[in-house]
Amino acid sequence: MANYQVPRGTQDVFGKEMTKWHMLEELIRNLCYVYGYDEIRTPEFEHTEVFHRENDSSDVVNKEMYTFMDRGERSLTLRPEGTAGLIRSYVENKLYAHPDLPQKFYYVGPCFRYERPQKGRMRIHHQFGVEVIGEKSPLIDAEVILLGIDLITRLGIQDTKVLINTLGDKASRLAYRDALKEHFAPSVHELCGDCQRRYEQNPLRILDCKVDAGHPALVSAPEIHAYLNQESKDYFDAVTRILTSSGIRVEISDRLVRGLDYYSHTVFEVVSVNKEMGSQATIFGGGRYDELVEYFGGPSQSGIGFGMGIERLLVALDAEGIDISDEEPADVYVVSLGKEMLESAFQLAAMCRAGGYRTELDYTGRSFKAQFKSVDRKGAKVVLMVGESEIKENKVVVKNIATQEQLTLSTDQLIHQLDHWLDENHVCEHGH
RNA sequence: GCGGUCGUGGCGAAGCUGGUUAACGCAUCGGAUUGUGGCUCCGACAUUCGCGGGUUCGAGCCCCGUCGAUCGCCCCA
Repeated sequence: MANYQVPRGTQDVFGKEMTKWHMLEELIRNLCYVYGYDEIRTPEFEHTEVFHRENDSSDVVNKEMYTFMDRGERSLTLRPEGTAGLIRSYVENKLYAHPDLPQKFYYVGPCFRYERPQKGRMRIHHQFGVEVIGEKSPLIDAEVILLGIDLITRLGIQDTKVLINTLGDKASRLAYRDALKEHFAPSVHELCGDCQRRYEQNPLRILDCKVDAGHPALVSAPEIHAYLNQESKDYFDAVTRILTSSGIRVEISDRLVRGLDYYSHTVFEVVSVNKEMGSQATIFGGGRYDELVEYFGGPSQSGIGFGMGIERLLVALDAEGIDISDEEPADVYVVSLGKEMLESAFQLAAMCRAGGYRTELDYTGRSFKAQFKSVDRKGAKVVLMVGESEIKENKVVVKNIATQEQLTLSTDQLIHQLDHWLDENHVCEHGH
């Protein structure tokens, strides 16, 4: 039996919902313009090894990728996240040699993960992401976080908290990792199956396990901050200091470690505390990575970025009762008085459109009443009416809906009258 | 990958222990009003209950499977 439903975890976007996406994308572009971040587009699929890097223990990379053989020759993967492909491109195009570092990028596009769908969690979701590569400074960490918060603030989202942590540099992280292994060694067999795996692969991840959250070994686990060297400590202090003085209230969360393995130093998550968000509450999250550029064959440069889920942002807006939809009303609706008038009406509509007016018309010769109902639904500001008598004299009846004013004009006066009535919404003035 | 709930016209939904015309509201279309909408009244609109199979004289209601949504876990954006 053929299945013509959308595949699980995917959706069609159209109508009112589409206008929200447009609104968001416009806001994103304006914001990135102001911050000086340039758009970059990388492929939706890459060679599998771009994402599946050695020693990576994350679920996203190991269990959730859409991987397929290209003509049986090479293994390709639909990108599960935005960073890896972007770094690959940064290195491949030798952007690390640019005189102005850091390079600042943003992207908006689909990501693919084989997951069990839920509200706010799709198999295809869209991320707005940002990456700043080539220079390392607490100012940059703060700027990236600020940019994300700026966006959700402009949208009016309020029920959020900013979680931040540091994983330190490589030396600190390794020292901490060893300490954790030692700490958990006696009790590892009491932990959940996932944690036993994490113990081997990435013991940091045991810390934010929900299953074992109450286990004495987790409660008494050593904290990263005790293992940070001075440089890592100073760096983190600077980041939080700058954010605080920028008016951002941050919550230091020493159990926050993030799901992708490449992070070092700053990691952060902005989560919604609105109950309607359910268990998919992270609006955006990211962190700094020190070794990724080098991993892809570039020089030793550091980068930082975040990914923000568009669908999740939309859920958050709904949860807070914020409606950003924006349905554009029609300027003109052409009503036909009888089926014989349809082609004349069509020509009039063409004139209006040539004049830059958003114009609708009836295509089927429905009843007068039905056409006027469409006028209301489309929100048309001006109605044109053509009937037999008008056609004979090359005239048209023009009605201004707001003022109820109605005139009979010759068709060559039409555009002039529309300009007079609709000037403020005119396409040529505002570029819609 | 695990567990729970759910799936009826474009939308929101009723449908009692299976019984035969699948309520109702909104929207749509037509008419009252043959060239002026938003109000009112009248009328029309589901060969069919996500899909497939089974039980039965009979299934939207029961059983099995399947697809999808949703909630929790896991994970993450």
